[in-house]
Amino acid sequence: MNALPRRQQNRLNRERQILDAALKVFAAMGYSGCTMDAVATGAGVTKPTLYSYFPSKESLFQAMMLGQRDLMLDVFQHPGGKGMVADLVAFAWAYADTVMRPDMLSLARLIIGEVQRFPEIGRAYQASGPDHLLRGIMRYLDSQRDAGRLAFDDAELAAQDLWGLILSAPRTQAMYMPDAPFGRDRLARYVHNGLKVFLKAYSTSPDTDVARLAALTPLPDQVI
Amino acid sequence: MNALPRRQQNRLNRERQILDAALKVFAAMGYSGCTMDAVATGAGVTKPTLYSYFPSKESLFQAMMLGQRDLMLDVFQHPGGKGMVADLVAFAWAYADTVMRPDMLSLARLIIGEVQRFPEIGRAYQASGPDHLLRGIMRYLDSQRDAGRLAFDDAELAAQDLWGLILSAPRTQAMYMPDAPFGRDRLARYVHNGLKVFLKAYSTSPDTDVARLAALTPLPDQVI
DNA sequence: GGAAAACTATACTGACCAGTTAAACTTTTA
DNA sequence: TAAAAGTTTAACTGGTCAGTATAGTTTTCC
Repeated sequence: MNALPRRQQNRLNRERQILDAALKVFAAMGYSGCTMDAVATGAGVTKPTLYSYFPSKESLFQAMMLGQRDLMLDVFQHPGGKGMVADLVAFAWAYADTVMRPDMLSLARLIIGEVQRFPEIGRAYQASGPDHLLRGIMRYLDSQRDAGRLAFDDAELAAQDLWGLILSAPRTQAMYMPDAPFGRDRLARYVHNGLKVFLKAYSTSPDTDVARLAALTPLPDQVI
Repeated sequence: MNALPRRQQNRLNRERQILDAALKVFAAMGYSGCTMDAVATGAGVTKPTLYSYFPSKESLFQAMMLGQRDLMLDVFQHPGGKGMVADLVAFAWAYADTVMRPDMLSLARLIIGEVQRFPEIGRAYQASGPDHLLRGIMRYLDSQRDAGRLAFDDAELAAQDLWGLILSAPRTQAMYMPDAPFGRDRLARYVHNGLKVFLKAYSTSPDTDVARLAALTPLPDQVI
């Protein structure tokens, strides 16, 4: 059943416990506001044990942050089948539901707040989060251009426009006002409008696509 | 010459000295990373004096942050005269040059990093910075709609789209990567594309307006 | 079963830092 | 010019926290 000997298995479990607790505490209190005692308590472990896993607060922070990058899920694996407009709506909501999650926002705030102290973490986040997702959008947009449904020169700019139109406003607002969370109903206004503007500017048959979009108004179920 | 007695005048000068130094030190080191000794030294003042102006670190931070809101300049006072496309280009650059300044980015990072601890500051920043600028854009867009040059239902969404198309991508990137600053040449790609998409989606005569935009490619001089 | 590894509990060190105190000195006011 | 207000210097308090040390307990391995 277990390929690894018990000792190593335990060690890995503990390590994940510690990293999970670290994420919670760091995200809630910020880097300087978070104490190693709090992390230890949160992980159900004592401080000497904690230090036997990570030699310093800084190394714990880095390990935790770098570990997070693998968790960024691949929301943009082509679902296909129901047509471009439906795909874009599904994409937009998968994206919005991920990015606007309170824990994701906290993590983003933490990174931004500490990026002067830990520049590598900012770069790693950018590469594994936003850039990674962007490439997913680009692939999809390229495929739609090849099929003659979209028109653009620069796929990167088109993908960034899509993201910016849908989420820039609500996300910026949420970053500055964590105590006024966005419901999906408020979000819908931005998602719908963003897609409309995107189709107007990029679709090869904007009128029919915008009409299709209008027919899809009801919100899809939240996946996450 | 001086309406105020010397004593009060001195006190005001000192206070501004202290607030200026506080801005620098807080922005560079973050809230917890900044020591009151550092602020005092930066302001050319001793710690007891500093405490005679502000009773605590927290109150200094709040005073500094709330003071910043008046500095957000009114980039959107209608210049007019050269036509809508030229106006929008001028607006976009005034906006971009302000928002992408390293000190503005540092300040924004500081606020985001501390917003869980000081929610009022996030709200105050949102109200005096972004919201204030947004209302300026909205007024201008409304005037252009009344003149028949733009078409939209919701001025707020249109204004947010304009902002998001122009600056969301470069600003997000700059927030996470402070050591790879944006030159105006790299910025130009986003500004130009953002305006193009905006005109395609919102102009009542998109083709001529996009052509006008293309004729304006050379960058305007930096104002700030 | 017994040795080695990992863990707990608890207490400690040393640095850092917000905020204070008190006595000497300088500027402003009247 | 004298007292009132404000400032400086320099040292100090008290709390917090990263990281360590010790001695004893449990878990894993062979």
